Amino acid sequence: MENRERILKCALDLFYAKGYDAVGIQEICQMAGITKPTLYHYFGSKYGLLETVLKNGFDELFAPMDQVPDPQQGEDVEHMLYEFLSVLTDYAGANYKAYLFLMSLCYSPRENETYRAVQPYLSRIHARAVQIFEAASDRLGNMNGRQEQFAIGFLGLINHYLMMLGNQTSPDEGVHVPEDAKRGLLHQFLHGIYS
Amino acid sequence: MENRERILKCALDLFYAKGYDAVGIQEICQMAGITKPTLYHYFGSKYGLLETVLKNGFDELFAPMDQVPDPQQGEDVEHMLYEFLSVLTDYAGANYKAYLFLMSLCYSPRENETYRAVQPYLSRIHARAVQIFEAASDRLGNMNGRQEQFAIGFLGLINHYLMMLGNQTSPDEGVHVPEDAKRGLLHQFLHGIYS
DNA sequence: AAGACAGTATACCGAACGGTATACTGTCTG
DNA sequence: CAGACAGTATACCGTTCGGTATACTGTCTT
Repeated sequence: MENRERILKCALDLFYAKGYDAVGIQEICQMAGITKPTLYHYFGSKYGLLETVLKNGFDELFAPMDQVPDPQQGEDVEHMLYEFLSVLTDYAGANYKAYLFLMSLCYSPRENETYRAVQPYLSRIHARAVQIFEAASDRLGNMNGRQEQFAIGFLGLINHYLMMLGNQTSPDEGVHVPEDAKRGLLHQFLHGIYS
Repeated sequence: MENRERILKCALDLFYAKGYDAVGIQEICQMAGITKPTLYHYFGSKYGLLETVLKNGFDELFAPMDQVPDPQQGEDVEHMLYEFLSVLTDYAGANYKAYLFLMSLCYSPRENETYRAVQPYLSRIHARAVQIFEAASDRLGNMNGRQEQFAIGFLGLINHYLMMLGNQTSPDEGVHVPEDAKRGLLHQFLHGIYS
C-alpha cells in the first residue's frame, strides 16, 4: 500500500479508537511508518487530513442514498424506508469505522472543529431522511413538523443498532447486517413495541 | 461563588462546548479567574476534574430513577415508562449541559479516557431501562433479548429529542420538556409512526 | 545528459500541554 | 500569641503539540 493510503487508513483507525483531539500527528506518522513532512505533503494540516479521511469514507454513500426513490407516486412507503435503511446499513457495514466515527460526532460540541468537518455529511443524511418522510405525508397524515422527529427516530434506531454490533464483533473486518435484522428494525420503527 | 464551584461550572461549560480533549487546563483556569495550583489543589488532575464534574452532575439523577417502580405487579407498563421518561427529561432539562455532555460520549471511542469516566453513568441508565422492559415481559411478550433493543430505541429517542431542543434554545438557562411532548415521545416509541 | 518535480527524511521551531516546587496569605485553634 | 493548615500565586518543569525550512532522493520528460 502506498504512503498516502496507509496514512489515511492509520488516521481513521486512530480517530475511531481515540478521537480526533486525542490523536497526535506524530502518532499517526509512527503507525504509518512515515515522517511528518510526508503527511504534510499530502494533507497540508491535521484538519486537512480529517477532511480527506471523511471524504474518502463517505463520498460513495451519497450516490446510492439519493437513488432511493421518493415515495411520491403512490409507491409503498415501507418499501422505500427499507431501501433507505438498507443503503445505510450496507454502507456502514462495509465502512464501519468511518460510519461510527461520523455517528459519534452527531452530538458532539458545535464549537469543536471536528464537528465543522463532519456537519455536511451528517446534515445530508438527515436531510435525505426528512425528505423521504415529507414525500410520504399523504399516507402518513399531515406531518406538521413531525418529519423531523421521524427522521431523528429512524436514524437514531439504525445508528444505535449499528453501534451495538460493534460491541460484539471486531470492527476490523466488515460488519454484515442480515436482512431479517433490517426488517426487524423497520418494524419496530413503524409499529412500535407491541409486536 | 467559591473557587471550587466556579472551576466546576467553567469546566462543564468548556467540556460541553469544545470536548474534553480540546480544552486545556490553562483555559479553564483563565475562565474561572484562578491559577493552576488552585485547580490542582481541589481536583488533583485533569481527569480528576472530569470525574468530579460528572459526579456533580449526575449523582442526583439516580435516586429518582431507581424509584420508578418496576411494572411487575400488573401495573400499567405505559405509566411506568412515562415515569422513567419523565425523570430523565426533567433531570436533563435542569442539568442540560451535563446530560448532553454525557450523551455525546455514548458512542465515543472506548479507548478514550473520557469514555472510562462516563461509562458507569451510561451503563447505569441503560441497565435501568433494560430492567424495566424485562420486568414487563409478561405483558410485552417474551423478550428473548429484545429488551436490549427496546432500551436502546427508547433512550435513543429521548436523547435525540433532547439534543434537538438544544439546537433551538440556548442551553445556559434550563430547558423545559412539556408534558405533551413527553406523551408524544412515548406514543411514538410504543406505537410507531402510524399515528 | 539536464532539468523538473513529487516524495521523503533530518532537524528544528514556538507554543501549549499537564503538572509541580516553593512561598506567601489568611483564618482558625491551641 | 504560636502554630497549623487550607487556599492561592509566581515561576518553573519536561514533554508533546502542530507545523516547517532545508536538503536529499528517485523517476520521468525533454
